[in-house]
Amino acid sequence: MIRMTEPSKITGVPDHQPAAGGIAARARASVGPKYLTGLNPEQRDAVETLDGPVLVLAGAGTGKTRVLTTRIAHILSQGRARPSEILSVTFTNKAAREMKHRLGQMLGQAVEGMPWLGTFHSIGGRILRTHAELAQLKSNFTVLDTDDQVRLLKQLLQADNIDDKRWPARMLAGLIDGWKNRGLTPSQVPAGEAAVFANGKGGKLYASYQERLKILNAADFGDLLLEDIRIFREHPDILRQYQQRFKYILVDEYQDTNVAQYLWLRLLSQAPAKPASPTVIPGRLEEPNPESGDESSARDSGSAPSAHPGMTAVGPTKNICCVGDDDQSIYGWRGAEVDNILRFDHDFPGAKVIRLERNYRSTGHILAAASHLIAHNEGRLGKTLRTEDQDGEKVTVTGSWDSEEEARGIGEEIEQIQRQGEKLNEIAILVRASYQMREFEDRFVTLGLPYRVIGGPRFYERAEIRDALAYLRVINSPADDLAFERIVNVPKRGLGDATVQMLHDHARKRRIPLFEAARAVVETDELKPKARGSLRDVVAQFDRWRAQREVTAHTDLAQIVLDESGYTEMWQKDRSADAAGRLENLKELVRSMEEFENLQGFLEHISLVMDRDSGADEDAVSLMTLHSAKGLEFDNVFLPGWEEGLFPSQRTLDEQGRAGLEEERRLGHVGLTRARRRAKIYFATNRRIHGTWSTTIPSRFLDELPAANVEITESKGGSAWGGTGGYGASRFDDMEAFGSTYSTPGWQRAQANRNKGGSRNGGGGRGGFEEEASNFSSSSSSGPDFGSFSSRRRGPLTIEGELVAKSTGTTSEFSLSDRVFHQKFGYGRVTRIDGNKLTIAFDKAGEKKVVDSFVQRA
DNA sequence: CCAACCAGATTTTTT
DNA sequence: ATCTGGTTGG
Repeated sequence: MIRMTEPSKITGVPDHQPAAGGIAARARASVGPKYLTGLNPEQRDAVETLDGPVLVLAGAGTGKTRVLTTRIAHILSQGRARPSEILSVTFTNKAAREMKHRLGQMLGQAVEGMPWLGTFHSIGGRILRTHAELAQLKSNFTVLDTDDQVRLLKQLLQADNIDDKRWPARMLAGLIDGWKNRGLTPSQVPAGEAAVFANGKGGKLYASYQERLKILNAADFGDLLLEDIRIFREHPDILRQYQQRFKYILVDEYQDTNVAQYLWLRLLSQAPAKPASPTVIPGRLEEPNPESGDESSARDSGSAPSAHPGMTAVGPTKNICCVGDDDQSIYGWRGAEVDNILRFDHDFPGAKVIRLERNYRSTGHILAAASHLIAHNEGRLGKTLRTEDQDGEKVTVTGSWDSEEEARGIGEEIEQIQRQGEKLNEIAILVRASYQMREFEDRFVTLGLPYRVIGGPRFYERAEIRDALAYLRVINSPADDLAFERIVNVPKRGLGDATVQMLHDHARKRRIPLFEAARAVVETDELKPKARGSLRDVVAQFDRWRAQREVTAHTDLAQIVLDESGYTEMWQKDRSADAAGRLENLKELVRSMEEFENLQGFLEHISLVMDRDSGADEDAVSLMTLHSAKGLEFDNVFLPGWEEGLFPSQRTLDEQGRAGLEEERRLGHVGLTRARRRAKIYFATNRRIHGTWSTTIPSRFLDELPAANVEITESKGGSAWGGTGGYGASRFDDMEAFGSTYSTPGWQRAQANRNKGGSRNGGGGRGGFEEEASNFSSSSSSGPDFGSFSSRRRGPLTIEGELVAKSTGTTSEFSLSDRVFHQKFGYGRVTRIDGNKLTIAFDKAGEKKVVDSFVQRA
């Protein structure tokens, strides 16, 4: 879904009158405004402390969003600020949408009047568009995504004769991103760092990349904030304007902010500057401190408010309220600085810190387990979550022989939970790495258990969407070389690399965009007749579309472009399994354009605002990574793969050492605290990674769970985890390490199993091992299945909710050798029927067992 | 210009 | 093991 709020649409609350004034007035007689009732004392404090900087440390499930939205309501109802004077930033569109929604519920239509509620990037982008000329851009600049960014860099590397094998463009993109995340413009990048790429050319490449962006009238995501920062620093008058406008600033998920976001916020919030000595921030940045510039300019503008006599004399606002949880900081690897939150009261002197520690989500055992785990971290502000809920069920820890048994066991437990009448929507499987998902998907497909994958490629990252957008971009801005290059030969028109290269040469020589180069080249005979003809058609088509733009609605125009270009046809002719999904996506794209005024408006916002809607509301198990689970909650949470190397991830440990370990631990904490009533942890002794089986040992995090709140259970996957096979080697069964307080029946049973051997076959350890080993080999014989299964993971076809079984139990309506179509596997032929379970030989995906409601007759 | 083959990588994700 | 992207051969 695409949503945006036009600033012009401010309605509902008249600006001159406090919002919800009626409520406030009505309630004043009694205990206070109605919206404050039901808040606990800390929450209420967080809402009512309006003056000065406030840091709300909101543990998981403590009502963070409620505090944020209520605080906004409070500010409005107290008449402290108008809706347009509140800056409220989130990280994701989803979070922004959620806040708008909840505000809407509290205040009626007033949300429409919150023009500055949005993501860092959308707001940063808005500000940048307003002052685009100060960044050598036009206000209609294009926002490049990662893909465009990399392609552009690749061109720069080629132009510089740099071997992009040895120095991949992706790597440079990562470096530049990292610099931008830290608020560094090309000239501010420390020389040592700039030199690491391509024998010292890194810094120069960053600079020429920025130059190219200006020529293309484009900005990347990082620029949306970085250019703002630069403008703020170089033009104190503009900064002051915003500082005066924003009477209140609210920040969600503060623990995820990076340095650039921090600087941006600091400039806007006009915190008093600290002395710019090299030691201001111990252990922060070793390099020349990028903040020093900010601090002086912040101080300058702050100390000279009278410089603009025309402006109302409003003091600098320091009313910034950041909400976050250091224990949920899991994005360090992409530039988030936990330090930002850890140092808050240092950066914003006089800050009031409020801790929300009452958890309204999880039962006692779950909360205790999560708290105990996170307590092993050192670098934290420290909170103690408490609940008034019952203890509930203990967190379970279950070992399995291998990852397949793990999936099987979880599948069975889910079916059991389902039989107890619980909703699949209340069940989630949270994995560390996405490759773990495949096993569960495979299992669920076999079981006919509806599931949905959350996360994965975003809607606007899909090839067909990006292609369609590229067409529109070229129409909108003939100078958009990247877009032109992307679609000049899509669908295939016989305009290959040679032609494009030629156009590039031409364009460079004359300093004109590729499109204009094409127009010129068509008039010459430099191209072979075939290519020349094609290219002439392309140019003519775009000219025609541009003319039509004046008289045609933008949605119709998009449809026309897709049809006339042959793009729709290209996918219609494509017989692959995901072609239908792609066409569906294209329709959705056109549909989504309706929400925008015109093509320009659509393109300006699309890259920032477009995300996948949460899909159908069909009852289904959710499958996602721990990262994408942040902010969500479920009654039942399954946490597979708690093994050393996988979780905590070896790579994180290698690259980031202790800090990495702590971040992984926070990830575990996030996982556990997603659960309302049941949290179930699993580990397997054997796991296949990159095709090879390897033996793993249980995660150290298991040892860090509090014995009193955890129960060790046996795998329900049909086989025991006991036996000397893998379990005997694990540190998890080391009583010393695990603590001696274990006395649960489960633990004792596990103990007994360990000594006796496998519980199911009752034989000696060795016997148990062999039994399992044969089990293992039979499962590995399904290897080919597996492999082909993944071939569809790529596809865009996963329209959520589509994989929902409609009925079960009836005899199949299919017959042998029926030609069928499956959303994930494509076309195939039925080779066996077993009740409602079909065995199908898929053309591409190989043979699979599938429940009949998942397929349709082809 | 296209298909078929081969080497390299392969956590996590937002905008 | 598998997916990607690039190179090679037709």
